[in-house]
Amino acid sequence: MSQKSLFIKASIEQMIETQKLRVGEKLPSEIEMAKQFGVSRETFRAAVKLLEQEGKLLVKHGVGTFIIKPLPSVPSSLEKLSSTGAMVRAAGMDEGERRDSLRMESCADKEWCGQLGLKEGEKVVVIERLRTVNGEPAVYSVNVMPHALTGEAFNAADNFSGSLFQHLEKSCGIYIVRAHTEIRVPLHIDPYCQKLLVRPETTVLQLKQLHYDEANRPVLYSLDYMRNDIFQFWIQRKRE
Amino acid sequence: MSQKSLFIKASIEQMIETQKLRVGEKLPSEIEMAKQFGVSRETFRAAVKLLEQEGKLLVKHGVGTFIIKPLPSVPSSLEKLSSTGAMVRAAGMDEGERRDSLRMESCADKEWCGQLGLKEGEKVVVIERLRTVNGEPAVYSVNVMPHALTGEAFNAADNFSGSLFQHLEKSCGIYIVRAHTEIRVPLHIDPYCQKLLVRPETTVLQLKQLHYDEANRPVLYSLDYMRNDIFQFWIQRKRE
DNA sequence: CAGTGGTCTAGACCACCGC
DNA sequence: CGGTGGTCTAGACCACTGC
Repeated sequence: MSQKSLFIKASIEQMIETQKLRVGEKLPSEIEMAKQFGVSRETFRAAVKLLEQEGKLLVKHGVGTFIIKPLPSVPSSLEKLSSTGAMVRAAGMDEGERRDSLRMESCADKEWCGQLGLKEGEKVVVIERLRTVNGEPAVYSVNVMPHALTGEAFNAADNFSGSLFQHLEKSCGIYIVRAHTEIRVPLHIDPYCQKLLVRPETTVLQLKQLHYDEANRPVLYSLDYMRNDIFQFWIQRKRE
Repeated sequence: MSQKSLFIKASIEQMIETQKLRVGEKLPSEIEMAKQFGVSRETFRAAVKLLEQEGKLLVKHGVGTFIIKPLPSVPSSLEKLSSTGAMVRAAGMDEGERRDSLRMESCADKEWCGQLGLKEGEKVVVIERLRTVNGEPAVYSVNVMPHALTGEAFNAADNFSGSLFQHLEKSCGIYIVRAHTEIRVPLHIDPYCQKLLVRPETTVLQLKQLHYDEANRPVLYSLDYMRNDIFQFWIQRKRE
């Protein structure tokens, strides 16, 4: 039966798409709908709650539940955490990666030391990558991970070239589920930024991210410089 | 009794803060906890679900529920929709507003026409505002609303100077609950951007926002240029 | 296997809205 | 007032994990 409430949610979504339910209409009462679907009222409500959060239904206490106009769909949203490579592909780009360097450092003084909760001298793995799109530089990334976590999973010998996220999962059993991200506009004189300023209409945005695993352990610090003439950055903001 | 589940949520949060529950510990089983709180299991679970979403608990199916290290708290997050004025105050700034203009226009050809779902020629109210912080320009905003929605609520005669959001609620009964926001880095030659480039270390970020009411009607289009040396922009990204 | 969380149920009572 | 959604309950059964 796999998730009655999800099945109901999908059913309602489909009814909206096929206009069996029209924008502005009021749904029958929850008791009625639950009966129609042959489920309990709470189960039906679980589906409604999800649809309400997605902005597809408007629930008015004491009045009813209404179908509202779907928001225009929008290119993938920043709140959904994905690897930088996935963002490139989501933008419909052919990725031609070029890894610039992989090195080991002793953590000292850098911002990422504190962010990753490391003491001076602890070792970190640093990967710098330049990604190109149609032969032009498009993204420059610096990724820093504590060596204590990764072990030897990132030996230079490895033919590692894919998603950092996947590699962390497979080789280290580390699942990144969350990131705190600061969105910044770098100065033009920033050397990383300059690598991307290849056209007059190019501007560059910087994502400064600290990634956490399921238990909120900081696992990966990353700095991404992304060309804004290639990538779009959307978020959905909600009033609490 | 006002929300048993919320009371339980707050109780657990407090127990974590006061170290009655410690990071890494496993909670007693749901049945046990529900008994302790004198509520049903579902009610207790509702509280747990909220805390899980906030990243304060880790629930492992078949294993147990664990207290995890709280994420470092972070300046207010972009996903929480607030008015620009509120963002200024949240940044701990004294706001010295200066309204530059309020005018009526016939909608033609501009980007906001399409965004607000207007036809050519329909009237819009346009408010441009410069906000200063410590005497320096900090934010430049352009706000566009369909005149059909606002009516005469924005007559130039009004001594309107506060939050646009509040004014829309009180005078027009319009509640903004959501916004689709594009985050952009403007070109240096953008005239609005230039108004803010008063220091060598200043960079400027642009928020291009379409605000919706409860029924997903586009209500307000806004363009905000914000100095990144004054404001920080954070989001929390989650993997789905 | 025993113990955990995940889902669902039938029914109760309350809070809100419009008439 | 009647009808709506909001919350809670006691209990059932299932799915997953670790021993």
